[in-house]
Amino acid sequence: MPYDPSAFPPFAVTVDLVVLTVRRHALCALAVRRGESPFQGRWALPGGFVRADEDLSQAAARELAEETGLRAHEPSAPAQDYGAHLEQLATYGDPKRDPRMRVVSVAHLALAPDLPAPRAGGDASNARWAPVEELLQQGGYGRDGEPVTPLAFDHAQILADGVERARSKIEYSSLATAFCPTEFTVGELRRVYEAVWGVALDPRNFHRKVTGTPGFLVPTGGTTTRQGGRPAQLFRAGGATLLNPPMLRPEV
Amino acid sequence: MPYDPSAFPPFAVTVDLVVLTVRRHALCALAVRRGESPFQGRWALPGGFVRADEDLSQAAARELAEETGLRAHEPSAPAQDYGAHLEQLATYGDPKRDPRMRVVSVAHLALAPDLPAPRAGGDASNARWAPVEELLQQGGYGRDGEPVTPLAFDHAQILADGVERARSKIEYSSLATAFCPTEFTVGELRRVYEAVWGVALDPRNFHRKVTGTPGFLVPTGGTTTRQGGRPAQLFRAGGATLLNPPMLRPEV
DNA sequence: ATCATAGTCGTCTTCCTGACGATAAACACT
DNA sequence: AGTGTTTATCGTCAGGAAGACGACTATGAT
Repeated sequence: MPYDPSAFPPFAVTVDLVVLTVRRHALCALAVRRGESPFQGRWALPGGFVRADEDLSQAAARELAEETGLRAHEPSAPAQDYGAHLEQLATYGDPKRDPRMRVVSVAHLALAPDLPAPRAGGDASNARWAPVEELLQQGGYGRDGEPVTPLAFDHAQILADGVERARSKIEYSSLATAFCPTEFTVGELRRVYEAVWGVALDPRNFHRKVTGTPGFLVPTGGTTTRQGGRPAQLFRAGGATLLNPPMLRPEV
Repeated sequence: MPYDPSAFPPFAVTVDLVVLTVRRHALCALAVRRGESPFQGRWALPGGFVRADEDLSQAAARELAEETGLRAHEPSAPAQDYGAHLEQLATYGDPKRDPRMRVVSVAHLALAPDLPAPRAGGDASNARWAPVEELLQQGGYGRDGEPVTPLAFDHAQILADGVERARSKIEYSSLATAFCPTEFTVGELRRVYEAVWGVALDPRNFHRKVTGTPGFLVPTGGTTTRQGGRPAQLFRAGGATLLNPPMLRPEV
């Protein structure tokens, strides 16, 4: 049977990105301001159309680089290339999610260390890191006094799913190190967990756990006092990607 | 800016289904024989085009019903409607995954109790339950002596991802009960875990674990001897969906 | 010198698991 | 009826991991 284009309806396929980082003890996501209708002027997740010859992960990596300059760092990559962790999150295809046309969006989740100010096509005022609570809250006012508007399209749902993925995934994997620079201390890693989960962890038990898990952390020999207090050992992420037993998220 | 169809390439969007069940102590997946080119005559996962007015989960539920007669039972559903668990798995969009055109497939994972013989458009010879090891193995001969051919398209990868999702998800959720009939015994549930993980579990420790986890199992009061031996209590799945602490998969 | 801050090492109790003994209640034989 | 087989269920014990928390160390700030 020959190829019959009338046998299926045409779709537009996009990738949307949930780019998370930890800034000032808060889990933040990258948001860009929409320049076009619909939702003109509203904040949205970065994203764009998948090109005709591109794989989905390639499209996501390209968008990530365009928005942040980060090189993607997929699970199968050779590792320790400076860049962000990138993985597919979920796909959203409600027929009414975009009023213009039928769009299916393959959302991806990126985890990045704290970065310099974002750029969106070179225009800084149209991109920002915002705490996820602020982006997800309904109404009210943000910390800068600006009224909070919900994210465009179904991006609040996508962001919520991405945050939940990140929260659960750092439990049983070493992914929390993706939020840290190449070299980091146990305390810095602990603050990542605290920011992502929104809880306080016992520094002593956390230290015992992460240093006692083989392959999680590799000491580099150096120390730093950049957090103040007693000098802390510096570590690099070890080869282990699965944590067993997992880091336990405290009950709420 | 008006809607400009030339701004993006058109895609076909399909759903493919990884339907898993446990039959005769083995984890099995539903496979259908392709009637058309490409891969004519080869086994593939069931699936089809998403319709113009359909959400992705609706399309997956429709395909599932067409292939198996099962009603889908999404995580948010009112529960205890007889049917299968259905969730989105991942999306596959390699530009070359279908030689005819650009197809993005949103794979879904369905978990079903042991069913009567499958039907594929009413034609039984074109659908079957096959052990996942057989569908995933490269070359050789199946248990019926027929030579093993790889699944069509990238369906081997999709199936492998679905199996891995199921294997990991029954660790920390009560999803294993989706493989059981409405009422089941602890031993039957244990055989599900053993089949999915491919390991042997200690019946006494398993019994302690599942009966000791609040909300996992609800006794119905009845007993059965359908497995032989001493009569076993019958249970129904409880309301708890998250297992904490999780069921531990033995190291390999 | 004193204090505040962070990091690191120990201790103790509690909970969970894995290994495994023992008993119970059915069925299939002889 | 008795014996063996199968499956279910209860109990015990040792080892490991985690939560709570005391104590000490090494820096910079005042």
